[in-house]
Amino acid sequence: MPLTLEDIARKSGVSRSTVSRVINGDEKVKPDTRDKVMAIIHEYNFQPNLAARGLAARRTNVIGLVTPAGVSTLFTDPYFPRLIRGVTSACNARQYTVMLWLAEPEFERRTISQILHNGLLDGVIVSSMVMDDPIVQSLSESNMPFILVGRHPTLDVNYIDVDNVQGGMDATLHLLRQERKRVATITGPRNMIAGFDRFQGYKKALQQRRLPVLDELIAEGNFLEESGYEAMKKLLPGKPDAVFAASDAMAFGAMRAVREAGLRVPQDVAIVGYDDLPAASQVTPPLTSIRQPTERMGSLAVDTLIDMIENPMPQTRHLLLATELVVRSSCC
Amino acid sequence: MPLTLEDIARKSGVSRSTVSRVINGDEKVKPDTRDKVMAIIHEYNFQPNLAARGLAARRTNVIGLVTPAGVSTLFTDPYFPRLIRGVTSACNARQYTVMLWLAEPEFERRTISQILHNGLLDGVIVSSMVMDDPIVQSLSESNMPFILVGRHPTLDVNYIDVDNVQGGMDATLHLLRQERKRVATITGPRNMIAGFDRFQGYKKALQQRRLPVLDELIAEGNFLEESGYEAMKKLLPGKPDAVFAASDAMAFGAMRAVREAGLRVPQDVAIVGYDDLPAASQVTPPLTSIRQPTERMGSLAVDTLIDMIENPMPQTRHLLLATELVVRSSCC
DNA sequence: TTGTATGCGTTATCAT
DNA sequence: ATGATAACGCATACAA
Repeated sequence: MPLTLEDIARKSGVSRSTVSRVINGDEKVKPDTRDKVMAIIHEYNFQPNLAARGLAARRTNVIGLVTPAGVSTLFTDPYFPRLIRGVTSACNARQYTVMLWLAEPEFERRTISQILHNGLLDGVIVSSMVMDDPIVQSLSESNMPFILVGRHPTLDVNYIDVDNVQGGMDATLHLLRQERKRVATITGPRNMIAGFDRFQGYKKALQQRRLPVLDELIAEGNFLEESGYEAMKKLLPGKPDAVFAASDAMAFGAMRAVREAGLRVPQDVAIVGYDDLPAASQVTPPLTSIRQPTERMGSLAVDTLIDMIENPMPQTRHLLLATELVVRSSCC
Repeated sequence: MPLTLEDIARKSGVSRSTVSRVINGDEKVKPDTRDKVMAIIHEYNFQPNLAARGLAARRTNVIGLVTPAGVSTLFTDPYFPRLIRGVTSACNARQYTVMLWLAEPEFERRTISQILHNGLLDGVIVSSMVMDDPIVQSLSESNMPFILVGRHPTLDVNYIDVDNVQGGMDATLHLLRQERKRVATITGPRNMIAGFDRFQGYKKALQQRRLPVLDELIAEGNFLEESGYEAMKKLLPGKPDAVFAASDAMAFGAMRAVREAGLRVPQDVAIVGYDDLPAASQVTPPLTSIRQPTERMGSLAVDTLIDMIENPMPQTRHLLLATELVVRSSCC
């Protein structure tokens, strides 16, 4: 049986409350007794029961990470593990732990209310990509502190995100700087905020160069390889000499289509992707891509959330992290 | 403020205890009152406070998923997300939730005892790959129900694993059936059970064919691409005409080295990998590989663990899941 | 600075 | 079949 505060109190000759104070870093406890108690705590490697703490103080040092089940497949690769790593690592450093909620559609109803009412969570990080995810609505109607990973287009809620607009713009501008005249794009789903924003970036880049945005140079994909292949086949009749694909997976598909058409990458069609998957540096030719600080985003989400939990303040927080263009031979 | 049992009791005109009984499916409660209470519960979408339940009943319906921080990078790709998907999905279906613990070395001490003593977990799934992970020792000295994902070579503990020996054997036999005479292997780290077992499978296949196990046809890698490349360069002087790489990432590295040496895949050197990464079907030539049921393994781990929690039984459980050889053109 | 007493929302034991 | 009541382990208001 695990020890309790009472046990520690008895062993160190003080009262339960004093031990509690020591553990919670209360100022007004005599250094002597503090040290004495600490010694015992370490000797027995005492860990307070979080359930009991949760009951008594409404504070468990647990945060929830909620993510729709689709995400991990959709962003084929390292997005999800990187985010988790960032989140858990920040939690480790701050004495918090993570509860994971993969929201599967069939358990949707149960999920949301469980998250809000189970009394085990101090706050929630939501990594949703769909624009109209109902969970966001529920959350903002509750008084549970929460932060979105991925900005929300309409509601004024706390979020952290990668600057997808800037990323899309950087990618497109890079192609334009290579003297490419007909720069096409393969977008992500327009109802996903990342797909939407990267497309905005593409348009901003063209506008900055006073170039027209041509329908024949725009095709929508779903971030996956196959959709990039199909989209590129639709674009080829428009004679693009470059294409910005909103994901690396789609960029790979596009490369495949370009070659099947007897064209060369990058001589005939230059390509820039997005995500900087491990595979990006290994395909031939290596893919120029936009790298996102996914892991750092996870850590910052935790830091921000904990800050919100510990010092509740009314103001809304919006963080946008810069991306980085990684130039490889597929574009020049 | 979330509702409590007391609130529900008042609204349905019964006592707190009766509501509790209804929620926990107690037999001896009159169907009438059961329905009445249920109606109220659903009407208000009541969720019991898990912290309180944990305190009172030592049962939280929460399980821990513990994994060393290194794993997600080491198994470059989809292993970790797939495992998590399997685990969370099974938990969803069984009214459990998942707490995630990425064990970072610098927090090791805290981690283990927190896991055991925080009073929030009914059981633990440990996904460790290193053979002598101290966490296993600690866990088996406690009385916390737990199951390993990845078998343990010495301790008699509960585990579930992929049949890595069979997988390695299938891969090697497949190459031998192609009339390859000098089948080499690039192993994983020998102190990781998966690396060890796949290597055993390689040796068993040779022995079954009465072929010698030659040192010059064996090189050790660390599962990553670069190490596959280096290992292959060491193997080439031995004139292998085939190689079984214990991971797809290493197989990609090996392909690179083979080509740099002016040889062709598969004509001069046939290759079989392990993991069946998404990239395996997209490289040229598409890579023959061993597919593991990672997600199912996660689900089964949960099912087994919950079974252990709910019907404590002394016997040790060992589950080994079959792998599948996916034949593509890199080998024939 | 420290101790005492109360309550957090459940489950479980004991009555009825 | 149901209700009252005592834990569960901790934090905290209040007393000292």
